Amino acid sequence: METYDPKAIEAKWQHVWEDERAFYVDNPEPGEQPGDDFYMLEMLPYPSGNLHMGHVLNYTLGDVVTHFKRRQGLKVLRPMGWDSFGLPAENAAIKEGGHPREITERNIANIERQMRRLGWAIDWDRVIAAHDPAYYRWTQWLFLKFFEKGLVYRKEAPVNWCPNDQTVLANEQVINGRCERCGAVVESRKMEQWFFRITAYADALLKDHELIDWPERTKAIQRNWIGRSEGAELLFRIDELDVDVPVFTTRPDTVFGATFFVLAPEHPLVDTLVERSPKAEELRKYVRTAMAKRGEERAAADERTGVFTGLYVTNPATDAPIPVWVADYVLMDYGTGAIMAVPGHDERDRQFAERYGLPIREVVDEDGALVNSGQFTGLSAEEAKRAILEWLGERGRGRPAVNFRLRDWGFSRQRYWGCPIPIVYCERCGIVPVPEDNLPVLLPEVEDFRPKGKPPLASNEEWLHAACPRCGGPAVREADTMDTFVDSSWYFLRYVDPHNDQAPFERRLVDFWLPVDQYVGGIDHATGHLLYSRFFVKVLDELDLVGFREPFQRLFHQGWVRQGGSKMSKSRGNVTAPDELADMYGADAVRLYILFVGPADQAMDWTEEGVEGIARFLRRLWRIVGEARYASPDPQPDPEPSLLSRKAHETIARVSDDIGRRFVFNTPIAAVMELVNELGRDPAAPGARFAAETAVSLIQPYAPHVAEELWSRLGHERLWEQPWPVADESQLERETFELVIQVNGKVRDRVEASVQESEEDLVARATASARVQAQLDGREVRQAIVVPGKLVNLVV
RNA sequence: GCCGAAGUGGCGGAACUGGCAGACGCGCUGGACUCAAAAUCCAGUGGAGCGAAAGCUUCGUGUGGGUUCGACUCCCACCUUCGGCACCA
Repeated sequence: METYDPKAIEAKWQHVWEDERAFYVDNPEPGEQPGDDFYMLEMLPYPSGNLHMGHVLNYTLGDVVTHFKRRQGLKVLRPMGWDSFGLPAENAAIKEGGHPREITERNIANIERQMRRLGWAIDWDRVIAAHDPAYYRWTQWLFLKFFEKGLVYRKEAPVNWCPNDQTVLANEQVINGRCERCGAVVESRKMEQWFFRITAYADALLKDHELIDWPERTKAIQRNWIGRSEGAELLFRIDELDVDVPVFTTRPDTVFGATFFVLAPEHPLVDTLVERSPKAEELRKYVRTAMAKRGEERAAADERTGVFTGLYVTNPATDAPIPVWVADYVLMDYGTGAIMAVPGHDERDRQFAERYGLPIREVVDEDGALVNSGQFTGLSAEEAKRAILEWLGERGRGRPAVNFRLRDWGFSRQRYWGCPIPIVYCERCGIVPVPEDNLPVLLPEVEDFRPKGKPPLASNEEWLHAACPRCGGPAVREADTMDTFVDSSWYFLRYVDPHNDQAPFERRLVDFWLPVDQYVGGIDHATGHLLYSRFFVKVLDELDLVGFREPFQRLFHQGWVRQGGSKMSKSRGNVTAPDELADMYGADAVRLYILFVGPADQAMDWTEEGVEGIARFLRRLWRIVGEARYASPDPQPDPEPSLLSRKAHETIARVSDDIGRRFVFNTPIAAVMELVNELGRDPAAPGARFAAETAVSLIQPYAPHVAEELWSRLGHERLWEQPWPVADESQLERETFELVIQVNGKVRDRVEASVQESEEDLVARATASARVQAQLDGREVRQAIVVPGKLVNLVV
């Protein structure tokens, strides 16, 4: 038998699969009912030019599931696409020259070649790319639908501004508060930005967690991010101005302890207060300084600062006047931008009160009972929350309220390489959406896409000026582009109908394939992509474009792959590209190893010794399966149960359960190794051929090339279409088992016992054991615990 | 501070519903093959102690308690590491 040559075998079968379109899947015929379909999806890659090990883990895992489900008879959709808009290509173009489109398309070609080298079962007819006008046309179309529904709006919001480069920076371009490129201190500047009204779905996003099978930690991260808190909105009156100022609090029980009142510097009332204040100059200065700071700077300040306005509000519980301060520890974008300060029971308020000599009043004692709280004194804090709120409600001074930490999603990017926003600004009509018929608004081919004080598209005069679709008058286009997370918030819907030029997708096809049955991707997207996509689907559901509320039924996060074992770092500068590794060890070895090294959802280390071990296993498999074939040329499996056939059936059961139910991918490889080890002890033993075929069949989802080659050498065809093997229950049953004998819970002996034996027999055998007798040492057995088929525990 | 996850040999890990701790692999040790090396194959490999040997004893899953005939697994407290949120009122 010739030696195992992974490179040749892998090229051979990749051609066969492509020629036979083995892993392309047809859309359902009209009327075809869902049920035997499976949508396997991994997060689409940003085409950076090279695959890294994280991709290899992600897509190999998806590949194993794809093969497994296909061979279980399901119709599996497993597409691939490119998240191809975004900063890196644009930055590379600025740095190295060239155009982001050229760079992106070159990268896509390269990464696709690397993907093909690893032999993943992908339907390449369904490829989509975010930067393709045929795709972003529908991103724009969806934007218009959201706009019509009032779920997209424009408001002034702070951006990161580099005063030196005269440009807006993305968050990831701000390093420790400084511009990544020039090092200048980044400022907060207000600009008009587009927002998705995701906060309108805050409750739905929380509640619908119960509909989906996601890791608890991911749901927890989203819960944290959404940050729902229940409390009350209370009204504090400023008589002089004849206004009621609402505050949000989670502690209405402490309202009797509110001894002062604080407004955020951005609070709309502050301007009026400044005019009235005897300390107008000081206030104005304070507000200006506070507003120039970025959020992190304000949070990082050592000392709480603020200025007294000279005005008073009325505490609705005590009716006492309390002073109004402006302080930057109160944030405008949480709650109402105003707080009742309770220094007795809030650490921040206490620090502030101590610094400025404000009164501190205790209203809840150590036992959690109210004190100094009028008729509520004596109640527990919990009781008081309800009672005080009810009382204030009757007086028109309060009501229950819920607050969220979640903010609306600002998606304007002052960048070139993104999806244009289909909006024009008309001198007469204002903000006008581009009509659907005029989509796509094409991203123009500009020469200079450097941001310089205004978004790059704003410099393209020819493109910028357009006729107003409504009145025909002069108008300018929106020059910001969309955040790339908009592109990826609906891509999973486009895969079902990627060439449709009449609609983003056909509802019938979405109904058939969606929701995604299994989604795989990094947990780093928990508060981004995974939240945005859920929001999008909820809106699309309400628009009747889809008929479900959650896009991803089951979710799995692959762990981080660290690469830097000692050998590797010395000899090859720490990182070897996956396609190089495939050339060195074979794609099958790389695929197997990345799943063998540990549980797929935990961090793992790639080591060269490890992949060498797997390559060794594959050579062993090759040799032993070859030996078994020569020893047992008859392709019919041996009819009689044997040690090997039992082991094979056990392995089928373990692997199927691990992949199918437990969703673990390392232990099935160990199980197949055990089978191969057993076979290797005597490749001519009865059942050897069946064991060999089983090992090959079970390893196919992981190592499809070598499995296919061995399968054909075993005289069969098209392993990728073979039904997944099913364990024969009768061969899993045992007539005898190893009875574990414990004395006081410690193992003292093991004897062969029959499954027929009664509990009394087993106890008798246990007691009869010489080793047990030595342990008993004449003591009396008080109790015997029998676990049938497993053990006897004698208690003395 | 709040929320979440995880701590098992020299290393990666296995042990799923409480029932033989360390599967499988790496590494290491010894042997075979070889002029030699690589590759390959065979055997051994948690610690300590006893034994000439077969083998036996004992300790052992972050720490301390608890529940149980029996705990890596369940409960309580704590320690450490990692991740998320964080002037969030």
